[in-house]
Amino acid sequence: MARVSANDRRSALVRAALAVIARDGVHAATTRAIVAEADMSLASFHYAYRSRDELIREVITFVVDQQEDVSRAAIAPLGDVRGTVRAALQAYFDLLREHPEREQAMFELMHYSMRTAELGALPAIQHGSYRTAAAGLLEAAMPLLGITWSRPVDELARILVALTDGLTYAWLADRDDAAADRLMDYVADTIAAFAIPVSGPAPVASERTLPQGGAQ
Amino acid sequence: MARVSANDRRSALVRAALAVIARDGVHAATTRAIVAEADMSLASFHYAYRSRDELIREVITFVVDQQEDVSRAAIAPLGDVRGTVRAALQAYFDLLREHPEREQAMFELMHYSMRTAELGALPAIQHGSYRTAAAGLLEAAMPLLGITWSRPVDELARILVALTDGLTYAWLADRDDAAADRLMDYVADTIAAFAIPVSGPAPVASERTLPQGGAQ
DNA sequence: AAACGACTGGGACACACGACCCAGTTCGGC
DNA sequence: GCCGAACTGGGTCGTGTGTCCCAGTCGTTT
Repeated sequence: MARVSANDRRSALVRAALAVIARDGVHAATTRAIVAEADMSLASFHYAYRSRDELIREVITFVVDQQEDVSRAAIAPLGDVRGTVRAALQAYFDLLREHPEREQAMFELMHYSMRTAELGALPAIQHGSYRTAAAGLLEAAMPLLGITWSRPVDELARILVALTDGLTYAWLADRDDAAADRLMDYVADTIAAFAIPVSGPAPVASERTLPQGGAQ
Repeated sequence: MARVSANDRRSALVRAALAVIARDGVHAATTRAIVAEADMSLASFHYAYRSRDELIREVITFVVDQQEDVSRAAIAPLGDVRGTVRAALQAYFDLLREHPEREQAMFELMHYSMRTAELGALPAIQHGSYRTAAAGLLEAAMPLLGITWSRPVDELARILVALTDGLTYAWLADRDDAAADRLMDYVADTIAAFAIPVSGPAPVASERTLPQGGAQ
C-alpha cells in the first residue's frame, strides 16, 4: 500500500481505533481489528506505536481534546434563558441520536480508563473538561442574555453535566425520544430558574419562574 | 473439594462472577478467573453452565432483580419533602462511597449488554427498573408527607434517575465528595419544588422555598 | 452391596491475541 | 545513479482464552 509518514499513520490509527470502538466496543478494538480498519499491516502498527496500550492512551487524550473543541461551539442566544438552554440541549441530543455509538464509546473509554492503573487520572480530566465546557456556555450566556446566575457557575455547570449525562444514559438504555424531550424541557426550566436579570433593559418573558431556593 | 449441587454451584458462580467483575472489570471476568474466585474447577463451571455467555446473562438478570429488591428499601419520612429526598439520596451515596466498584460494575454490565445482540433488551429493562423504583419512592412519599406531585410521577422518576446517574457518574470520575453534597442539595431542592401540600394538616417547615416553576 | 447417575479433577484442543522479527521495498538527499 | 533511512509484508512466538473430554469418585436408590 501507499507510503505514509509515521505521524500520519499514528493519527490514522487513532481514527481507526475510534471507529472500531464505536462500532464494536472497546473489547473488540484489538490490534488486528484496528489495522484492518485502517487498512494497513500489523508491522505498520508497531512501527507507529510501541504497544496497543500506547494507542488507546492516545485515543483517549484525543477524544478529550476533541470534546473540548466541540464544546467551544458557539452558543446561540434565543432571547430568553430557557429557550437558549433548551436549544443547546437539543443540539447535543440531535448529535447523540445521530451517532449513539460515539457517546457509547466515550462511556466505554471512561470505564476502560478507570480500570487501567496508569490511566486512572483521565476520567477526572475528561469529566473536568465537560464541566469546563458547560461553565463556558453559562458564562457566555450572561452578557448575551443580560443575566447573572444565582449560584456559582461551577456549581451550575456540575448540575448541567450531571443532567446531560443522565439524559444520555437514559436514552442510550431505552431510546425513548419523547421522554428525552420532556427531560430536556425540565433541564431548561431548572437552569433558567437560576438566572437573575441584571438591572437595565431586562430581557422579556424570562421571569415566568421565581428565583428558586436562592443561593443556599 | 466438597460436593455441591449444580443449583448451588450456579448461584455461587454468579456471585463469584460479580465479585470478579466488581474487582477487575467485565473484561477480566474470564471463566478461569471466575472459577478461581469460586474456588472450583473449570469442569464444574461447564457442568453448571453451557457457556460463559450463559453465566454473564444470568449475572445481569440477577443484578437487575437484586436492584429491584434493594430499592424497595423503606422510605424514611423526615417531615418535609426536601429532607426526605435528601436523606434518601445520602443513603444511596453512602452505599456508592462504600462500594464504588459495585456501581461501576453495573455500568460496565449495562455497556456489555448494549454490545451483545441477544442482551440488547436488558439495558432498557434495567433502566426501567430504576425508574420504577424511583416512582415507588415518590408514590410512597405522597401519603406519608401529605403531598401530591405537580407532574406525573413517571416524569419525576425519570428526572430523579437521570440526576442520580449523573451524580454517580461524576463522583466515579472525580471522587469529589463536597461537589456531590452540593449536587444532592440541588436534587432535593428541585424535587421538593414539585411537591404540592394537600389541603388539611399541612406539613410544617417545608415552604422554605417557593414552589418553583410549578406545573408548566 | 451393587449399580446408576450426579459430580469432579486434570488435561487437551483450537483459536485469537499482543508482540516481535527480518528480508525486502521505496523515498529523499547527495 | 547511489546510499542510507524510513517504511512495509508476511510470518512466528508465547500466552491466555472458551470449550470440551474422559477417567475417576462419591451419594442415592434399589
